Parts: sequence; structure tokens; C-alpha cells
Amino acid sequence: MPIPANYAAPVYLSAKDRAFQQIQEWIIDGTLQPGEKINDMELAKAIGVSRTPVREALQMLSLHGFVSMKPGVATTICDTEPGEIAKLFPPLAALEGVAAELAAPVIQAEDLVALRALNEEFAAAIHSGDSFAALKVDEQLHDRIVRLCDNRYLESAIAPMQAHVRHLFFQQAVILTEKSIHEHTELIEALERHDVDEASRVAKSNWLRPIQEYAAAHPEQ
Amino acid sequence: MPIPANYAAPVYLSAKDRAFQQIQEWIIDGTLQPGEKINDMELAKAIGVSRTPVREALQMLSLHGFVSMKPGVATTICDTEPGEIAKLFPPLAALEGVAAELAAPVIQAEDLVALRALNEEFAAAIHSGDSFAALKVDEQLHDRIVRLCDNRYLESAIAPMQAHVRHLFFQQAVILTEKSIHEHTELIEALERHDVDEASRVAKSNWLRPIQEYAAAHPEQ
DNA sequence: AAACATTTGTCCGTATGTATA
DNA sequence: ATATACATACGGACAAATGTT
Repeated sequence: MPIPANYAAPVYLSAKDRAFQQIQEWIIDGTLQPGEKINDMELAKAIGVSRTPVREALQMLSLHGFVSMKPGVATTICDTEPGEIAKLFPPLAALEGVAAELAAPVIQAEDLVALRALNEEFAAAIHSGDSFAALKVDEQLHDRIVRLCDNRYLESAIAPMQAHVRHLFFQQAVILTEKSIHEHTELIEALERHDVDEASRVAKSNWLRPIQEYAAAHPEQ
Repeated sequence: MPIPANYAAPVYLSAKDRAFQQIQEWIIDGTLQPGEKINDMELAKAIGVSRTPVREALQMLSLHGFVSMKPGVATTICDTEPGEIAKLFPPLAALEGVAAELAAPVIQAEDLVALRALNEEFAAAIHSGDSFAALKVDEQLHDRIVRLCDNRYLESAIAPMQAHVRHLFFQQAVILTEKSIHEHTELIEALERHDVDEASRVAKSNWLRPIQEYAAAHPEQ
């Protein structure tokens, strides 16, 4: 029997991982609101697992800054005002800058092809007004660059920050615009030239620009 | 009854936190060797808690890259060759650079006093050849700057990396030298002048220099 | 002030899954 | 290939701690 080319092996997730992904998704998309108190037994029933994996998932989310666990008191969803982009984006920009620096010398032709294809997808999503699709593709594009670095420290620092970006997106604090398409193009071209400094500069500004734009749109804060 | 001024409230740790700190310490100082298989029941007995908090602690350590958990197979201490500094330090340098940038505009006189005192301590430790004491003070100094930023994303990204620095130190891959004293002085002076760019530059080079030194001392890798 | 109710933290027994013989 | 042995993952019950009535 011929095996379909794009067959994705069904990934069997442990109960803990299912709980983690589901709860994180619920936090990010606003199903679980900031400040909301969490009842682990309730969540366990909703997800269809016991308290243990839910508890474990909550501890991970706590480490990533999505929930706050006060021993013996309560577990709550962390408050996240949209203004948080000013806190989140500088460290993220720095790390993405490093990623670009590390990727520039080692990038291969096939990576460039893939990045260009992703940027096409990204542009299409922006132009069709599907900003959620744009967000997901944007994440894939940056993630592809990060994985070129083969650096677990970088990856594990960026991953939770990316999740927070998605959270802020659902709070309408992050808006992806036309400008990002051009920035991606610039970044890809710098990577193609193995231009370390320029790649780093563009990657950083791609993440720092939204801070200015948000500040300009919300001068009261 | 007069309450002693420097009375430190005895911090009651949960079993999980005790387990986490103890196991991390054992990994860092080499009591638990890279590659070693972990038996949670054994650890639980040694620490004096049950398997659950040990399991939870191991999951956190897994998130931080200290242990590797293969579901249903084994939990092992991550292999960490000394050459890892070349992986760890670039992202850490970038984050410490951001920390310096964010701290420079908001730093207060009392912070500068504290930082100078810490650098004195650091110098004393270096000169007396107590490199372990130097490491601990170095950590405090950088941590003080990071906390000025009031940025949880930055803090939670840097914390596990700092733990890895200590791990590499115990593997004799990180050596603190006289040069660091001067770099700290430069950094403190830049912070005092609220010179964002210079503070960032010095902070980064303080972390990037050891990579060069390690590479020079181990040309075979 | 004391007892209560709720929620979290901990324990340990069992089942599932993997790697071996 | 099947069976066996092992370690981990999960579940549910208990205990401790907090805040409240």
C-alpha cells in the first residue's frame, strides 16, 4: 500500500501534554480569562484526565508565566495587559536577533526556498485579511530560522515567549501588517548573503517596531 | 521583644521546591553525572519526600534542559560537554545586554552602591583564589541588574541559563578572571551615566569574551 | 476565637507502555 | 514473534494549609 506523502504520524500525546496544550490554548485564545481562578478538578474533568497531569501542566504554565500558583490559596491565570508587549518584545527581539546571527552563516539553499514560500503564504494571509493565519505562518517562519541554530538554550527561551505573543495577539495588542512582509524579505535576503550583522539588525527591528506602533496607537499609557 | 534587624524569615519550602533545588544542585555540582539514569524512588528516599514532588521537580528540570525524560523509558541527566558554553553564552549575552539597556535609564544611586559593593566582594574572591565564591557574587551582581528591569520575561529566560553557567563552572569550562572585575566596573559606570548603548555593549562582551577564551584554550574542538 | 469549608499538596497503588530475552 | 520485566505515567484518596463564617 502506498503511503501518502504528507502523512503525519498521529502523535500520541501523554495526558500531561494534552492537558498542557489544551490549557495553554484556552489561556491564549481567551477561553480562560486573565485573573480567573482555576479549579484543577474541573479542568481535569473537561479534558478527560485526572488531576495529576493537569497539575503538572499548570506547573509548566506557571514556569512560563501563564498562570500564578499560590500554594494553599489559589491558582489563577496571570493578568496580562496589552501593554505587556513593551515588556515581552525587547528580550524576544534580542533572542531573535541572535537566532538570525547564528543562522546566517549556516543557512542552506533549501532553507531559503522554504522561508520564501512561508513569506508568500504570510503575504497572502495578510492580503486576504486573515490575520490569524498570518500569525501562524509568521510563527512558522521565525521558528524555522531558530531551528537552524541547533541551540536548545535559544529554543527553550524563545518558545514560551512566542506563546505569549499569540496571547497578546488574541488581546488585539499585536497587529501584523504589510510592513512585516517586507521585513521578512529583507531578513531572508540578508541570510542569503550570510550577512550576520544585517540579519541581526532586521530581525530585531521586526520585533521592536510593533512596540512603537502600539505605543503610538495607545498614547494614554 | 525587639525583632532583629536582619532577621530572615525562615522560608518554608514545599516538598516539590526542596526536591527541585536539591536535585538541581546535585546536577550542577556533579553529584549526579551527565548521562546518569535517574530512579525517582531512590531520589525521593534520599530527599525525604515521596515520588510525586520528585517527579514534578524533574519535569521542571527537563524544561530547563537539565534532565531528559523519555516517557516510559528513562529519565537521565542531560549530557553537557564543556564546549556548550559556545551554545549557551550567545543567547545569555543578548539577554544580559537587554537587561543592561533596560536598567540604565532607571538605575538609582542605592543600586550603584550595592553593585559596587558586590564588585568589591567579587574582586576579593578572585584575588583570594576562591573562584566558587566569585561565581556566586558574580551571579548576585548580574541578578541585581536584571531585577531592576522589572521584566518577568527577561527574568524567567535568564534564570535557567544562569543555572547552566554554574553547571559549566563545575565542569571547569567557565573560569572567572581579573578581567571580569574591570568589565563590571565599566558596566557600573555606564549604568551610572545612563549610557544605554555602552552598558549594553559591555554587558554583552562580558559574556562573549569567555567563549573566545575557552576556544583559545581548547583549539582541538 | 474556634471550627468549617475549600483548595492545594502529597502519597502510594495500579496500569500502560517500552525494551529486553 | 511472544512473553516477561521494568520504569514511568496516571489515578484517586488522604493530609495540610489557608481563608472564612
